[in-house]
Amino acid sequence: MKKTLKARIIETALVLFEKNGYHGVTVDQIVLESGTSKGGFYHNFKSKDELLYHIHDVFISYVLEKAREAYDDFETPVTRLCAIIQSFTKVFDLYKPHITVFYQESMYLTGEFNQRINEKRDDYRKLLTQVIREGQAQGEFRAEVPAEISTMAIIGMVNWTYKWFNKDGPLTIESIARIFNDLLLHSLLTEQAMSQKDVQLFLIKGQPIEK
Amino acid sequence: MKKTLKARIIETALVLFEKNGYHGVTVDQIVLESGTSKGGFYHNFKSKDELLYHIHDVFISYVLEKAREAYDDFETPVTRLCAIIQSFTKVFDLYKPHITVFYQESMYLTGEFNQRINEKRDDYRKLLTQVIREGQAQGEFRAEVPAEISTMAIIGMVNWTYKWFNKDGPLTIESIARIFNDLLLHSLLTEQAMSQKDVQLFLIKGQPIEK
DNA sequence: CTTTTCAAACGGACTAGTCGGTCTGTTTTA
DNA sequence: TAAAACAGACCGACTAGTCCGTTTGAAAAG
Repeated sequence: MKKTLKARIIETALVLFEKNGYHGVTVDQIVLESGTSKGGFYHNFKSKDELLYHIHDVFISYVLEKAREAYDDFETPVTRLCAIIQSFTKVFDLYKPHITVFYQESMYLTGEFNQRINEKRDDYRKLLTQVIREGQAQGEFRAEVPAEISTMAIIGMVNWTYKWFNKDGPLTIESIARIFNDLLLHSLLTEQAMSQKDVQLFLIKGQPIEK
Repeated sequence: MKKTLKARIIETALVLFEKNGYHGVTVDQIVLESGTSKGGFYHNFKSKDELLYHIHDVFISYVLEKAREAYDDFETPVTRLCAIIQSFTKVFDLYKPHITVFYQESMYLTGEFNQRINEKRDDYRKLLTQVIREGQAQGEFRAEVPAEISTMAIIGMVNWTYKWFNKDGPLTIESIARIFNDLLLHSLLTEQAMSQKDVQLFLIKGQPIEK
């Protein structure tokens, strides 16, 4: 199937937005670089805003779905957490420009668009908090740390990756995901949970990071 | 001493930028809300860019200085790390609008301005990496975790606070700083270092978070 | 102490350029 | 052959920055 103009516009806009920011890119630039015209653009999007919304939605819908899958595919809090972190981190290979736009430009989403994105963002956060709460209730996660703060600490650590991750850098995204899991398990788990066998699989010790 | 117009402009701009983004605020708005005029504005700043630079510089210079003080005031990697985290986190009470602008709008800094800010940002990152490296060399920090990734994980976790911290929320910034330190020490330290007495002071266990 | 002076600080109308969006005409496709 | 897809000239609104006039305040002169 041939690549549609709409897809081409989104791709071009993504690269430009990532580099120059939403307000640093004009519709004329997008039109020029994707080899179309104002007519072509406004036939596919009713405004520049809608294009921004579309980019947001593709990304947040994808990661939210992946997180729910991870939750459903596993049964213990530890494995669920690790699966969610892994699925999220891996998205950087695929959607880094989306993510950059998502965290840099979301404030410029207006009205309806803004609302819809915020709902999904909240759903994601709540799911993560739930996993941590369940882990605390079962005694796997340390109870002295507030679940909401842990949640935001995790989200912060992982999300920040968009500021520095480089595909051609020394580490693959899979290695980074493993390191994140290792750090998180050490910080969140109780001592007895740390010594369990199925947890060991997620730690670095003994299986050093190669690339 | 009476508050200068320049200070009033910066204060007003900060609040507006935080809420609406750099491009969501016009010079006319800033001028109106700070009770001055175009003449007054352009007498104090040679461009809107320079105002943005100024906001960036005030913040990054302050935290960089605080981090260096923290490094000099302490002697072991653990205490240095905790002091740096604490000093940074506490800045949110004072400079939250600056920080928001710093991480949302830095891409719109141009040329010379951009370069000067980036240098200080790098200095900060390097200082943190150095502390971790020294900790690893002395056996306090786990060596199997790459120091650069730990650095970015810490920066991410702490910086992300600007997205969710609320002065009127359930936790003070000091409590959040303590939680961050607890999480980080658990994730970075070796088992034997964790059991040392001076480390215990930074942990939550036994001294529950109150507010 | 009063007056003069002059530069810095500030007010505000105006402008030149930019950019999102429209409109009409043409081509492609089913 | 009609409707969908696209081209591109055009427009109106908006905004960073300018320009010139006015005020202020402090130092110098009388």
